[in-house]
Amino acid sequence: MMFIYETVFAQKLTFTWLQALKRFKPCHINMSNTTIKILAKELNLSVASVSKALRDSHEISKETKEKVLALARKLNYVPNPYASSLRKRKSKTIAVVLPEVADSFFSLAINGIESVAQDKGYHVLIYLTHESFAREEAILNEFKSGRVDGILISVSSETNNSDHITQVIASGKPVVFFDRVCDDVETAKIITDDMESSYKATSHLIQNGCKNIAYIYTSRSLSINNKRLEGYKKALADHDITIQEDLIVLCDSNTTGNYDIIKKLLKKKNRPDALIACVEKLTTPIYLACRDLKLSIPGKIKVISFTNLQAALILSPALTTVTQPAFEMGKMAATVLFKALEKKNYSLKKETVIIPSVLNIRQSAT
Amino acid sequence: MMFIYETVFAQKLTFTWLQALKRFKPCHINMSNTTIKILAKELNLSVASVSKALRDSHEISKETKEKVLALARKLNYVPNPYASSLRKRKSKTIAVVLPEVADSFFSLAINGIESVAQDKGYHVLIYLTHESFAREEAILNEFKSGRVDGILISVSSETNNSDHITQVIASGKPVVFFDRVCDDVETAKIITDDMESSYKATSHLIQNGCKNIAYIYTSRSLSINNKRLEGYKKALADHDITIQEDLIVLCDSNTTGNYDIIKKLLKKKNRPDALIACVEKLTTPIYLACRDLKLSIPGKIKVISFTNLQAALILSPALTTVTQPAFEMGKMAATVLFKALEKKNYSLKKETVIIPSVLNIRQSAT
DNA sequence: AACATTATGGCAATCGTTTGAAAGGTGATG
DNA sequence: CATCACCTTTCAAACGATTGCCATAATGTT
Repeated sequence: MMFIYETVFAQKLTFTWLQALKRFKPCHINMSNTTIKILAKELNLSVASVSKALRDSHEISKETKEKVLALARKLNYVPNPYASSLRKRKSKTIAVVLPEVADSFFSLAINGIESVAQDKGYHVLIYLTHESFAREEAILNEFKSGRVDGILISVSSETNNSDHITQVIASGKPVVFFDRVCDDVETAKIITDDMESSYKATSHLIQNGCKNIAYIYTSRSLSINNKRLEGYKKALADHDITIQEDLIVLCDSNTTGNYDIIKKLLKKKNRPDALIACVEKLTTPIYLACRDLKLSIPGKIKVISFTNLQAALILSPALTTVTQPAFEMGKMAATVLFKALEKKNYSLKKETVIIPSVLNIRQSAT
Repeated sequence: MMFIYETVFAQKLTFTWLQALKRFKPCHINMSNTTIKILAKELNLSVASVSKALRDSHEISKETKEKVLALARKLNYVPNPYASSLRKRKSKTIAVVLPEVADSFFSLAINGIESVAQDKGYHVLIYLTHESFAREEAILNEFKSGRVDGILISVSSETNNSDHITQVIASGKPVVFFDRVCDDVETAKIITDDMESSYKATSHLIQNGCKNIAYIYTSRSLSINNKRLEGYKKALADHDITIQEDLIVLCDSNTTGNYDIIKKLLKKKNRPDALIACVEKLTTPIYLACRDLKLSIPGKIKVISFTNLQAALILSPALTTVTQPAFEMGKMAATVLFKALEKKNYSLKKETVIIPSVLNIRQSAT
């Protein structure tokens, strides 16, 4: 859909110069920020003493601490983070590397991550790969410098080599994967039970009489896709249904062509009687294609989608979903990362957390 | 819906310790990052020369530049950003302050912002206020330190005082508002035509025979809400419909109670024949309440919502939306901010950009 | 040949904060 | 009175990169 906005608004951009209505409030015009040096001079103390006072060191007497604190508050002193990052070799910053935030999964995950980070007094840098491996490499490469203390990452759909990640780990920065992981990298992974939930979803369809179940996905290399596919295949096998490779369909990762691909699938001679969509963004084209082909859901065809869309409830018919614990996964990923950052010799190598997804059975697959 | 996940997964959290399957790849274990100093020693040059070579200064000969570049590449040198930020008093970082990312508007906006920032070689720090004024203040206060070069902000719904923002501006950091602005702060604002689009939406309902149009919103203090409300009122007035204050309903900003509030509204003696939802998250409770009360949309009641949900197309019935140019607004906000960062004495005071929203008329309001 | 100019690279200070070591002061103890 | 312990504060060297100015050599100009 995005391309619609882009073209529409490229033409419609309107610039308006509004009248200045109110006067500008002066309020403490201190372009030159107050530094520790200024505090020191003002108080006839050394910078060292001021610094120690601010960090509540035992070396400084209670009275001077109070004087320092008072002036700092008065002058609204905010320490320069880069000076202290440089000296302490700690940035109090983490990076979150994502393919995109269009998806409601990642939106919720960011909320989870940010809430933990804010608690811990950490800052969050966000980077989007736009599903490009080259960008992911470039972004990760920057992290060797010390800009961040640790990294949370959900890899791009193009990623099938993990050297850029192992290099960052080797440079001493903890990395935690969430959702989209690299199996061959030994570090913490926060995932959901993709195989099992896909198995459950498929089994549910089979129990409701489906035999021609199609599986639609968007990336061959993502391990989560493969696990979901595995669950799908296993469910079919366990119910003695032969796997039809032509019902396993690869879509674009850029929305545009998916409607056509799905439509084509639905016009096959062995038309599927159920669809499992492995990612959220396939939901809309599926519903549209079914509507346009006058295939009633769930009558002619049943649908299950992996999605966190709240609106699943109010679709027509209500969508059966596999809902990932997005917020929790983000929160857990951040929590595990902070454990590694706070304990000295904490190893992430064998830490994997699996948070189960939930199959919400609704009308679309009943 | 979120609370459901929270309680479910709190109990279901499962920890699994996976077997280590593959050996760890060594690949350049250089815990101590290569610095300019190391390059200098290796090449028998001074740090100054190396620095200048890397920045392609005319003071350095072509040959030495090449030698330096070669070694830097070989040792995978990445400059320490904090050292150079400290020295240059530039962080190459911007902050994005948002109420939340649950909303699809903000997700798209982040995409827009990030794409521009990545182009310009800037880094993006993200902060969520969770609609709390106190957090917004605390976050903004930190920016006086030089952590970021500029700020993009969409204020919290609690914000009705803007001192924290003018203070940051006074400290020399450019600020650009987008979507949710503070009218009384003189700086760039990227907004959409809230009044006009609300006017259009309301007029559309009136033209389709509605007379009892309810307006549902979530915050009294947000200027965008007030502009939308104004458009609504103006449309009613222009069509000689008296404004009924009890049809202007304030909802929670935390999803939970909204279903009940809407249900109550729909059970009034003077039941509205149309609803305008001023924010995306009200869509689900509206549809659910209508369904549960057996009020057919658009037969008994018509619905229009301000939303960027792609799924609006496949709701039952398809939802009429006022769609904001989210991606474009994010992009524009970032673009304007970078103009201020790159030109020396560029004033943002009178810069306001209005990008129009689009009324997508669909079944729910026909 | 004397002087001016250009090309190249080094010196040292700087950004603001932190921190180990040293210095100054007090009081107590042998 | 000397010694020790302790409390408080200052000194100075980092952290890594940048940059104005200076030094040297090489080249050009008269």
